[in-house]
Amino acid sequence: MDSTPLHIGYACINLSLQANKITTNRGMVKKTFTEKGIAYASELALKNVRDLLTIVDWNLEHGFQLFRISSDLFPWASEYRIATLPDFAEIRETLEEIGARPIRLTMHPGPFNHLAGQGKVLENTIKDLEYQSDVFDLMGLKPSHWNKINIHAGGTYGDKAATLARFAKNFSLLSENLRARLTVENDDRPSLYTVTDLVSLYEAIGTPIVFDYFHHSLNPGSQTEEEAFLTAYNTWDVRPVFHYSDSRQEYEDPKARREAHADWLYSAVNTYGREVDIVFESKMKELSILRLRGETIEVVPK
DNA sequence: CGCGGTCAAGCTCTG
DNA sequence: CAGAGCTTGACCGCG
Repeated sequence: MDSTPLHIGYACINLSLQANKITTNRGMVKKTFTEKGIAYASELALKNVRDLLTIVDWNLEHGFQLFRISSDLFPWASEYRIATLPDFAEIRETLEEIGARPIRLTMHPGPFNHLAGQGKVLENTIKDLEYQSDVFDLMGLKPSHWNKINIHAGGTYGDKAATLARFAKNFSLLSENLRARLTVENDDRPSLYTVTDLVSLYEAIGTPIVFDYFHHSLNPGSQTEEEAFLTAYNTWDVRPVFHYSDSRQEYEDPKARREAHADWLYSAVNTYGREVDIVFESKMKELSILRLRGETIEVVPK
């Protein structure tokens, strides 16, 4: 196992900086949004975006050239256009600065996105995904799978094939830039989508498959890890980003649900001699990777 | 200022 | 049949 991922990263939260209140997840409940409106949303978004720049720079200083950014940078983003925010000028400036950094940024919008959905569900999905793509546009990033916007296929509605066909049909409703960025990931439960299930989607609309090692182990379908890895690998037109985490049940708590991710990382990643970037989805975030490297870092507020 | 109840969205599974 | 969990806990009112 001599092949090291070229870029490694983690998802959304930097625990070292969060200890000093540097975070990109500021939001508000519905009541507050109703009371304070987009002025407050703008204020929170600007703070989130500024802290994202700090996190990106921390990452570069610590050898992380890949980072999944939060999909909650802009609270209640579905209710306004980013360009209408009072702090838009500063927000855009900061996003441009982030986009110019030598780091690969990705997104993983939430589980409410169902591109195969209908009516309101589909409407909300398109709105959310387009907003995420707008953020990458504002960063000045050329649309490609290098900066993936990754989602799951969603529910099955009792019929996987028909649902994937609807997903493919609705894909044509998306903007060109979003279509160029969208990827899909294999699911962790046997009722949902395996890598081979997603191949038909790739054949129909060219969306690369994000291989999640842990999900595959829980829902392998008919493929071995190597087969699924290579199947997914071959759907990419740039270096793939794959996801890795260890099982909480296996390594930390026998009573944990089988889908639960471990806090830390335990086993080595086999990339089968291929060049891939890896997002580690361990609960202890960057700390679990630093620990693997034999580095430690104090997480205490300054 | 720290604590705990509460929180947009959709689907699936668990208890 | 209500609630947890998902990708990632965080907000906010109360004492």
